[in-house]
Order: sequence, then C-alpha cells, then structure tokens
Amino acid sequence: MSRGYAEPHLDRKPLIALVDRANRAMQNDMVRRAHAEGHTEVKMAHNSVFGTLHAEGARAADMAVRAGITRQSMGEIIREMVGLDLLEMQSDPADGRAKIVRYSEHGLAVAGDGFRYLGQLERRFTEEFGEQEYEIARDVLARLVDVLDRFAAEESQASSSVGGKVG
Amino acid sequence: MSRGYAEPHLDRKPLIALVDRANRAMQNDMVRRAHAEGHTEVKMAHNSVFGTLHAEGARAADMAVRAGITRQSMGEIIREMVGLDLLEMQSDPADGRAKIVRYSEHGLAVAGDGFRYLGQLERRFTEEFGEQEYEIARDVLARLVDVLDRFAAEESQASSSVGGKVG
DNA sequence: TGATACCGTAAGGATTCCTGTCGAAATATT
DNA sequence: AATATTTCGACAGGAATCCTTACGGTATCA
Repeated sequence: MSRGYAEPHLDRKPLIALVDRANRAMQNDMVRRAHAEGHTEVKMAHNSVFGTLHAEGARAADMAVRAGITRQSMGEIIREMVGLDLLEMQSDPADGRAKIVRYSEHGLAVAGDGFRYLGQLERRFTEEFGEQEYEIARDVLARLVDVLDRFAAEESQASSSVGGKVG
Repeated sequence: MSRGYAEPHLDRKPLIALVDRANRAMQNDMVRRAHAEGHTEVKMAHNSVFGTLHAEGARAADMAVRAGITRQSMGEIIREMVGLDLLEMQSDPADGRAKIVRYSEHGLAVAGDGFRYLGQLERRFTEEFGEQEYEIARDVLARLVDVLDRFAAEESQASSSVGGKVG
C-alpha cells in the first residue's frame, strides 16, 4: 500500500465479505431445502441447533458455546424446537442443574434429511473444487475461529468485560 | 451411511456450522476492533457496506446483490451510515433513478483502518495456515456462493417466486 | 459451610433484515 | 411514438434473531 490510506476493497474482496456471503447462501439454502422436503416448521435459527447437536444429545450451554451464541439464545431456540416436536429434553441424572437435549423421533428424521442433503452438497463441492481443496477450506475456517476467539479472550481479559458472548 | 437415518453430526461438524461460526467470530472481531480504534459508531450491519463498497463508489442495488441482502435493507444501512458521516450519496448523472454511494472523508479513514486490520489478520492467517491454504479457502468460499446461488435461481425459476432475496 | 461458578430460565429490548408498496426514471415492446 | 415492463431508491410496518440483565436452583471449591 503506497497510499496514505489503504483504499478499501481495491485489491480483492475482504475475507469477512466472502464468509458472510457464503453463510447467508447456506442458511437460506438449508431452510429452502427443508421446506421443499415438507419440513415447513424449520427456521433459520434452528441451524445453530442442527449444527451443534449430535445424535447422542448434549447440554444447551455446550451447544451455545459451539454455536457462538449466548446460553439464553440457545435455550430459547431449543424450547421452540421442543414445541415443534423437533427436540426433547430430560434432566441430566448426573447433574441436577443440567438438562440433556436430544432429537425427537421426528426431529431425527428432519435432521437426517438435512444431513443427507449436506452430504449431497459436500459431494458436489468436492467434485467442483477437489477434495483436498474442500478439506483445506474446512480446516482454515475451523482454525480461523480459534485465532479470533483467542483475540477476543485476550481483549476481554485486558479490559473488564467487553466482548463476552457466552455470558 | 449404513443406518436407516444419517445420524446427525456423527462424522464431523457440518460445513454450515463452520461457516456460521467463523462469520460470527469475524463480525464481532471487526466491530470490536473498530471500537477499540475509536470508531464507536460502527455497527455490525455496516460490514455489508464495507465489504461491498470500493473506493470508486457504487450503486446501492449492486451492493445489495453482492452482500446477498435486499435492496431495501442495504438502502437503510446506507442511509444510517450517511447520517453517521461515514458515507455520501450523489445522484448518478448518467441515470436519474440511481445514486452513487461513496465513502466520506471520515468514512474512508474508518474503512482504511478496517482494511488495514484485515490485512494484519490476513497476514496472521497466512502464517498460521500457509498462503496456499488461505487462498484455497477464499476460492472455495467464493465458488460455494456461485453454486448455491445457481440452486436458488433454478428453484425460483421452477416455482413462481419462492426464494428471491433481491427483488 | 460459605463463597463461587455454572445450569436453565424469564423478561424486555436492540438490532437486523424482510415483505409489500410507491413514484420516478430507464428500457423494452408493439 | 406510445405503452408496458423493469429498475431505481425510498417508506412503512413487522417478523425474526439475538442480546443484556437478572433470577432460583445445583454443583464445586476454599
């Protein structure tokens, strides 16, 4: 950069724009697909559950951390999905505070359809980009989060409480 | 998958979860950084402007398409940023309907700081991941959007008007 | 055993983005 | 040339998503 100010967006699209754009496209595509398959009760926000809840069940607080949203937001989404018969909750026998979130039978079917579709997408992507490239992209995204979370942790340690997303 | 239903999230984290997580991390990091540099008027939503407006100026409608949001949403964000002295608008002499969006002097400074920070991040990423890997990840993200947009176009062509995000 | 931290939850609000619509201007159609 | 269609930015209203603050119950640690 030889100018006084780095000229915005002169060289190439900033990474954040690429990620944001891809995110919107995927969110919309997944919901569109779920609706097309008859699961019209599925909403955008449910993706942060489908993306963080495995078949064995999990705690809401852990899911919130994995999704990068607050415990309260995750709890609200989960309660809604329980009402839609997508999830079930039961108290954790090992921890009186916690509850275990699981897919209901119907929810497991919906999630199954969604993951099957993701599998198709993934195959299409690996054809289009090459398997190695696709894996590298996944790895970069995952490690990117680690780096940024490290930044956030360092900074919310320096000042009192600025960036806390987890509560 | 040898089971009746693909078990959700058994093999590995779905791509949509990775992208969504990375997106939240970056959005938060950029705003946090802008605030730390004294630009406390910068909001999350402004990222879709900083990511789609280059130094030469652009039309709101084009920026909306690039950001993947509606013309109306982009217009609202732009108007807000004009009020914050981050952007300026002038009617397009070549097209009576259109207006050209540009950075104000102050906005150019803010954007410059943001892009400089992005440059630092990028350098840190390329150190951490390797330059090739980083470039591959960028390429995959960009082409991923193309594929998904093609899907959306095909589907909103088949039915009457389901998925239109731009119109 | 008291202090501290963590669980899910509640309540209220800020933010972001959408749908539907409009008048004006450009473009396509006949 | 006259009309129809599309595209532009804007306005109005609202849906959806997520946050902040705060609470009672439970686990854990000093």
